[in-house]
Amino acid sequence: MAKSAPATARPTRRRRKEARPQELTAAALSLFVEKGFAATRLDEIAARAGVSKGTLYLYFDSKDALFLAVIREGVLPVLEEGRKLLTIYADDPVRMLREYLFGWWALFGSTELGGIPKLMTSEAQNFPEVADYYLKQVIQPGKAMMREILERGVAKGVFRRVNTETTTHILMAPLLHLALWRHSFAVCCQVPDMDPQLYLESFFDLVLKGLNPVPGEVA
Amino acid sequence: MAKSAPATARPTRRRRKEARPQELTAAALSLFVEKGFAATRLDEIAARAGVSKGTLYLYFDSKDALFLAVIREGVLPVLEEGRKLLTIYADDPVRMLREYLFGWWALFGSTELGGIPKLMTSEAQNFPEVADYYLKQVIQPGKAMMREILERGVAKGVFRRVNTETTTHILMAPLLHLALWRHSFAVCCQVPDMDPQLYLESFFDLVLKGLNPVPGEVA
DNA sequence: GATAAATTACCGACCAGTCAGTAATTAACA
DNA sequence: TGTTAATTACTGACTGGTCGGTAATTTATC
Repeated sequence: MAKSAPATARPTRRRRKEARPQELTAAALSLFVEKGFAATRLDEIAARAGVSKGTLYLYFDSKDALFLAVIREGVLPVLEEGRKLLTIYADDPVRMLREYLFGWWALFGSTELGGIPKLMTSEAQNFPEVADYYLKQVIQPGKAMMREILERGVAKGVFRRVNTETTTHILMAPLLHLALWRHSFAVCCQVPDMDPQLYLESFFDLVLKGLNPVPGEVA
Repeated sequence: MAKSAPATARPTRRRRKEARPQELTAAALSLFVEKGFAATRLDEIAARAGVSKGTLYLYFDSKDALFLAVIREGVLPVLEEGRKLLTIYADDPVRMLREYLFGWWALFGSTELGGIPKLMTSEAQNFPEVADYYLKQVIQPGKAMMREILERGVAKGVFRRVNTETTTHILMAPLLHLALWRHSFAVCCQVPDMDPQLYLESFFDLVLKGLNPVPGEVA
């Protein structure tokens, strides 16, 4: 029985019921993002999580259920974090907008979770119920927060009046684009270089000037 | 020669060697965009093109080869069109930028080809050589054109000085976002409504003001 | 030893790719 | 202009491998 087992490492199989689901969804997320849902094998996911395929079925009923769990788990903590943000700089819409955009990148886009937009975009049509969940729990609240920020800015006279419905989308687009880019072309082709901080600063700079209601004044 | 309309459904099989590849790549594009590459069955593609799977293999060596052909065919005509655009308003960067952004949407984003960004983003990591082709043939030329426009605008004093490297990306993001949106959430969830023209106008408006070098003057 | 956690061996559906055969078209000959 | 032979576009049943899912078994822990 003392096959392999090189003294140092303990490859003995451990029973850790509590940690498994987390580890499995984390492994699944990274593989789904990397290869897509359909092209990802359950054996791979299990292997990356350090268990066998059978174990996976102790915690999830099916591949589809695993997908749902991946999205749910990946999104819930960010939702919490997001809600807090809105209250902090309530009297400074410019600062609020900056915190929102940079915070999105720092807490979501740049992390492991930054692959979710790619995954969700790719699979929305194949999983309409998950897409619906994501839309209602993530996108719409996010848009509502952005709209709130814009309206406060307009009310305080620091932003000019814009179409909030379209502008909320437009302001999220460059962030999403950065996240998508990092999980597609940036990985496979050696793209010159794309510094996120520089990108975000350029973007925020453009937006602030674009929203400036008093053209003589610089934000 | 008396072919055309098969009165009351003549399911007689026709031989149309010349039209097949086109029809097959068109069917493949729509299905790849809809369901993803891995989840699309060759039988489905063949059926949508009105032929059998065997016929597909008369024109394409493999599923992978079909994918390459889909991207290649989908992109080539737009490349042509794109090159022309640059020369027309050479002395009016604002107009040039407007034509570029609105033209992209009219000639590419809003058409059948508008699904390619979603497809290419999803599959870039699975098809690095196709991604490389797309990057070099489409993205980089597109960025170069955008940079050219920005630099001319700066030179003429109608745009303020910006970081062109990041700004080219930033200015394409809302267009790409719109195209991705239309092929993901817009299809499966009944999203309120998102008028492309309104979206584009809002976006262009924001950008123009954001690039304005003379804050007193309105573009 | 009892129980739960994890693994391994296995199944059956599915699907990319093949190929022997069929139907449409053209050429050959009258 | 028929009739037939040769060619070629096209078909669909088949297959070998793959993979989601399950059942039997082994291993850990108390």
